[in-house]
Amino acid sequence: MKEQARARRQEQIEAAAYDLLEKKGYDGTTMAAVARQAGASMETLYRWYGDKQGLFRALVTLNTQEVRARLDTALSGGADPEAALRVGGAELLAMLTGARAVALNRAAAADPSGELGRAIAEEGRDLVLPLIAETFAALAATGVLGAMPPARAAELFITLLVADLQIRRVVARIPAPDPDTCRARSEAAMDLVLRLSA
Amino acid sequence: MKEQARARRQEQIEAAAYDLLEKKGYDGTTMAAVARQAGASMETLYRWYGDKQGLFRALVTLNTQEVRARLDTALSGGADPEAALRVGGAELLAMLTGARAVALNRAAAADPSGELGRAIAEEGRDLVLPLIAETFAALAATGVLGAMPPARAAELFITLLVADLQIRRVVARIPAPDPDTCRARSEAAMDLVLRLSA
DNA sequence: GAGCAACCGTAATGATGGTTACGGATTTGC
DNA sequence: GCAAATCCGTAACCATCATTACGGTTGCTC
Repeated sequence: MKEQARARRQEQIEAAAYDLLEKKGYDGTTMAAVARQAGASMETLYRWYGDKQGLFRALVTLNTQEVRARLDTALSGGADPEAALRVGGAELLAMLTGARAVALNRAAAADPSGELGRAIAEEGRDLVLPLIAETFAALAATGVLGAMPPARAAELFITLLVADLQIRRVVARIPAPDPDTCRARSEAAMDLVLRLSA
Repeated sequence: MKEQARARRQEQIEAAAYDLLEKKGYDGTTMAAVARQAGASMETLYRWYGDKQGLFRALVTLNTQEVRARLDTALSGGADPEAALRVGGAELLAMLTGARAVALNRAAAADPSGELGRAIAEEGRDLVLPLIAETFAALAATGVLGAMPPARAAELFITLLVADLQIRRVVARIPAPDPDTCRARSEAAMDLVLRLSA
């Protein structure tokens, strides 16, 4: 099978898995349903992903890669670190509270092995926070942060930006914040960090 | 059956359910295992709780009641609202990140009906936040909050206190913060709220 | 074009678990 | 004390599902 053709097939399988995961949850998503919806066979699923957890482990990796790539793009987008953080923050919040991230978090919460959750943490927040901190370090070089260490500023920014929205999305099922809300939260978080730096 | 005897039996059943829930997750916790561990019969479980979800629904109600009662006690504990919030915040954080709350959040994340999550939200945060806001209103009467509305102060306090610890406990499996950490977070959250009010 | 690998559609295997049922023992209420 | 209700321990029922297997089809490589 050609590489591109295989990639396309995998996207179809992964889209079917996400669709079912969002609708039925982790335990309610069967390999048979994924195969049927993707027009793939069980044998292909098991050959490509190893087992059920392997399939969802792959989804985690893809999702966290995408989050990091989009955040990196947003943070690299301009010469002004503060503006980049405001844009990147909004982008990050939208991704963290999006349907796919929420579904994956629910899968991880339901996974008794803890493996999905470990992957989300190691490939997600653990790699995202340093990106934010680096951009705060660039901002610090302008003197705007005063005595506040960039790492502290980054933590504060994330706290104010995200707060407890993720758990409320995953458990309480609140709707995802709309783009205006994401922008407003990012602006407010940055404003508060700057005020606390003064 | 005497009321007290029944209450004692229910506590045994509920303790068994928590133990298994914390170890095996929601889907991994079977009614048969709960019955066996509690020394109860399946018929009793179904008679008393209706079905599996009913059992865990009852755990949610008991847990959120306890959280609210303990918080209420902590907030009512002194004449000084600021001191009460500092103590109450630490207490609240310890409860929200405790093993039982985390296990229930995982159960809710795994529950495809969404009912457990709804109950956690309605009986938890939705009732806790107003308690915090009332105490901030008492604090506002002293003039310390300046122009910041008490409801806004309460939201900020919870944001700074809890941040994303819950999702990280539920998904990433970070350890629960120890009592000193809970106190320190509560103190820092209050300090930051007061700084932002000035 | 031939041979082999991969994939599809389907069935089978073996295990699991929510829920109900039941005989016997225990408890409760009058 | 007795009848009824409740509870225990266990089995049964029925459905579900992860995973493997298999005959036939399709795709790839030489």
